[in-house]
Amino acid sequence: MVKQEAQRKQTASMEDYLEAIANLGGGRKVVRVKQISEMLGVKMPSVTSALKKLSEQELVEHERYGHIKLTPQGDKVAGDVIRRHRALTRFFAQALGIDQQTAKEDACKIEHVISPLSMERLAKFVEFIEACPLGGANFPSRYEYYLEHGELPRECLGRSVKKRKSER
Amino acid sequence: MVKQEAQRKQTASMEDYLEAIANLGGGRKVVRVKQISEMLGVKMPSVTSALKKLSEQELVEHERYGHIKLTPQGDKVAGDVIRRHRALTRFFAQALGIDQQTAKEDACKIEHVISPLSMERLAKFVEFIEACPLGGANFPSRYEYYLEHGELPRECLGRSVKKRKSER
DNA sequence: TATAATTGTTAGACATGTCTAACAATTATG
DNA sequence: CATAATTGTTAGACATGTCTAACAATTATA
Repeated sequence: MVKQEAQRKQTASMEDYLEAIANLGGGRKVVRVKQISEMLGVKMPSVTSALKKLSEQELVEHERYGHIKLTPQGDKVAGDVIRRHRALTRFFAQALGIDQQTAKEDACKIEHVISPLSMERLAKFVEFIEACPLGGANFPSRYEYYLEHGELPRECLGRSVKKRKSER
Repeated sequence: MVKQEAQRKQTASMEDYLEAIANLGGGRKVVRVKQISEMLGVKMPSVTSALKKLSEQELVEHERYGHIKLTPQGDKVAGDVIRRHRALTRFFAQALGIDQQTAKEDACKIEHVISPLSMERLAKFVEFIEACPLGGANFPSRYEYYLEHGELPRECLGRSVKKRKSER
C-alpha cells in the first residue's frame, strides 16, 4: 500500500479559486484571469497572486500571460470541493426547499468548513430523502406542509411506524 | 416606526468571542481573559485585542485588568450566534446521527456563514423531525438503517406512492 | 502593421487576526 | 506584607488575502 503525498489543506479562498478554474475549464475551454476574477468577485491582481500560490503547490499550471490549467492534483482537490458544493446545494434546495440562489450561496460558504463526516452523512441523507418514497420523497412535501401551516400534516399524526399491520 | 441602529456585521472571529463571553458569563460568573483564550484556543493577547475592538463597537464592556461583560447589544448578537449554534448542533446530532463532538465543531463553523433563510428552515426542519412520528421521530431511525445497510428499510419499500405491487 | 483596447502583472498599501517577548498589575502565600 | 505566581497588556512581527496604481504584454482594428 503506497502512501499518498498528504494533501495540504487549503484555505477557503484557495478552494474557491480551484473550484472556479475547474468550473470555467470544464469543456477544455481556455480559462482567463479575468473570468476567474469576475466569477469570484475579486480584482485581477488577487487572481494572479492566488495563481502564484497554487502553482507553488503544484495544484495549478500557469505561465505568465499564458494558459491556466489544473494539475491532476489540483483537479482532485477541485473535484472534492465541487462534490461538496453540489451535495450541499441539493440539501438546501431539495430537502429544505430553499431557492436555488440562496442554496448555492450557502453551499459556497459551508463547503469550506464542514467536516468530512458530516459531509458524507449529509450527502447520504439527501440520497435517502430522494430515494425513499415513504420517509423520503414525500418527506419534503410533508415538511412543506409544516412550514406553511405551522402544524403537522395528517400523515404524521395517524399512526407511528413501530406498529403496522393495521396500517392502511 | 423607529429605525434601529443597524447591527454592524461581525466577523467569524468576533462572533466567537461574543459567544464565548456569553457562555462563560452565563450564571453572572466573572469572565476572565484566560478562560476566553482557553475556550477559543488562542493566546491571551488575541483576546485582549479582540476585547478592544468589541469595546469600540459597544458590544462589550471591558476595563483594563478589570471586568468583562457584554452590553445589551453584545448580548443580543451573542444570543443570535448561540441560537444558530444550538439548532445546527441538534441538526447534526439528532437528524444526521453525528457524534456530539463533531456536531458541535461543525455548528461552530457553519453558524458564522449560513444565511438567515437557511438557518430558519433548518431549525424548523429539526423541529419537524422531532415532532412528527411518521416522517419525523422515526425518520432518523430509518435513516440509520439506510446508513448501516446501504439499502432502504422495509417501511420505505412497502407501499410506495407511485408504483407498488410488484415491488419486493 | 501601427495604434488602441484589453488583459495581465508587479509593487506596495491595508485590514484582519494571530503570535511571541517583554513588561505590568493583581492575587496568593510563606 | 513582601515576594512569588498568575493573569493581563503592549509592542511589534507575521500570515493571509484583498485592493489600487502603474506598467507590460497581448489582441484587435483602423
